Amino acid sequence: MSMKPAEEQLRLLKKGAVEIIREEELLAKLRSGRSLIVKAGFDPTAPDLHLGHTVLLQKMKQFQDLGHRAVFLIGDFTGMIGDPSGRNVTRKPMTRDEVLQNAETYKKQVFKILDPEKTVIDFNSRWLSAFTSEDFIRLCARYTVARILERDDFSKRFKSGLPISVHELLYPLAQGYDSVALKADVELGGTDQKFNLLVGRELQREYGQDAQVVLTMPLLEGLDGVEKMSKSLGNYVGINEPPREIYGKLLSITDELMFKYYELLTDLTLEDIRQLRLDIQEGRRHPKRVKQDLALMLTARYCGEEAAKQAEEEFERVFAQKGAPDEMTRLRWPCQDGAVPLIELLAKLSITKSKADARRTIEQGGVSLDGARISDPLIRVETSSPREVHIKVGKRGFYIVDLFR
RNA sequence: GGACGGGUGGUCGAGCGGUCAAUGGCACUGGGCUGUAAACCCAGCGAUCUUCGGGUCUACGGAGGUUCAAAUCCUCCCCCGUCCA
Repeated sequence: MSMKPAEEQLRLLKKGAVEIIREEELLAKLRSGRSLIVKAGFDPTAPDLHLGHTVLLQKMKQFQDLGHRAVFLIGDFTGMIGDPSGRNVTRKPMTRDEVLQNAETYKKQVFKILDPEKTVIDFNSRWLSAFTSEDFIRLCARYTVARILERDDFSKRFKSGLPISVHELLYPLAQGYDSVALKADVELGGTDQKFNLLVGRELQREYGQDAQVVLTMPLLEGLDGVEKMSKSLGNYVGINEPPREIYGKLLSITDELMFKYYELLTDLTLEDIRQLRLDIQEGRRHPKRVKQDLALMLTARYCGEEAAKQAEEEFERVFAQKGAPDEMTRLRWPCQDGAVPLIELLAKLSITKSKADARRTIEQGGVSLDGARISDPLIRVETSSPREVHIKVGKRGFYIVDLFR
């Protein structure tokens, strides 16, 4: 396979990257004509890839397309520490089975983007678990506390008197060692990973290797538009989600965020995006339509054109025309003489958190029964004969309760 | 080991003997407006029972104690931070 000229490769790789440390080194590596080892690490605990991950994965794919090799590294060992984001405590180690299972889940999703032929999935427990205490001490001896404390969140916490556990300090070292173990040429990460990635460089030098090039990508804000996208914050769009979810979630983001998503998730150029913005401002395009195009594009990427179109149709039907979705959650409730209070039905079927919650929601007009909004919290549902009852709770809760005998 | 400060609901943060299920902000939920956007407005935001007036139970790091009454006072313990050793 013939590779593109190094300069051309560099130009492509720079697109979207926040920082490349250092660019000259990357160019030199590209010029060598070797197939480079490109590493990125992932958390083993949340094997659900979301759009935030895809920013990185797309970049990885780009490396692959240019003839390089990707290492998708699952940080099952470092996962025990948990990247010190402030309030993390040591997580309990996962069992071998859990790790492998999560890895399987990852694989299914990763290859929606990456080229399986050019991807190695690895685990850092492979070398880090094998570390002896002596190995660890030797590793620690190669770095200083002062340098570790340079890391932004450490120094902030240190200054403001918040706790920092010793093991947290080890995290960057462990992650950095991964690069040594893999002889990585390039490591990709979000901008928040910069420090860790740089430690990798230092350690590689310490171990007599050529230092990896660090390439950072912007962090994608989650649906809230504030925090970075993450599963634990619940502000994410998973690439494995059903089309209607992906579509719906994307359509609920703010207009401002939509431009960011265009920028980080689509192939549109900055110029294209500026034009979109202008068109909206000047009334040539409706912001909803532009957002729909975004949602359509991304849904299609992970679920296919057809499914994306269907998702859009369903969305319009349900929310614009107040219709019913294609699929509703089906629940069952036994028939009995008389009637059951709606509140009890909602709570027992876990449609609402509790009876109190059910009552509140009804009082505020959030519940419809067979299409009619309920205002009386004491209302009862007739249960003496089998039938289907349609219940809507809030904007998105659609249920069919099957009264069975 | 010593001195001092601190641990309150999803979160930040008030309260420092009764009127405290605990002010307020944020987050979140329901409704209104709309484009399931933002902004904005209204309401809610421990559970449970209710004749819808209210009642009961559980909660302020943990365990005891003082008191008619404790998130608030006392004792011991646990945890965090700062300074000293």
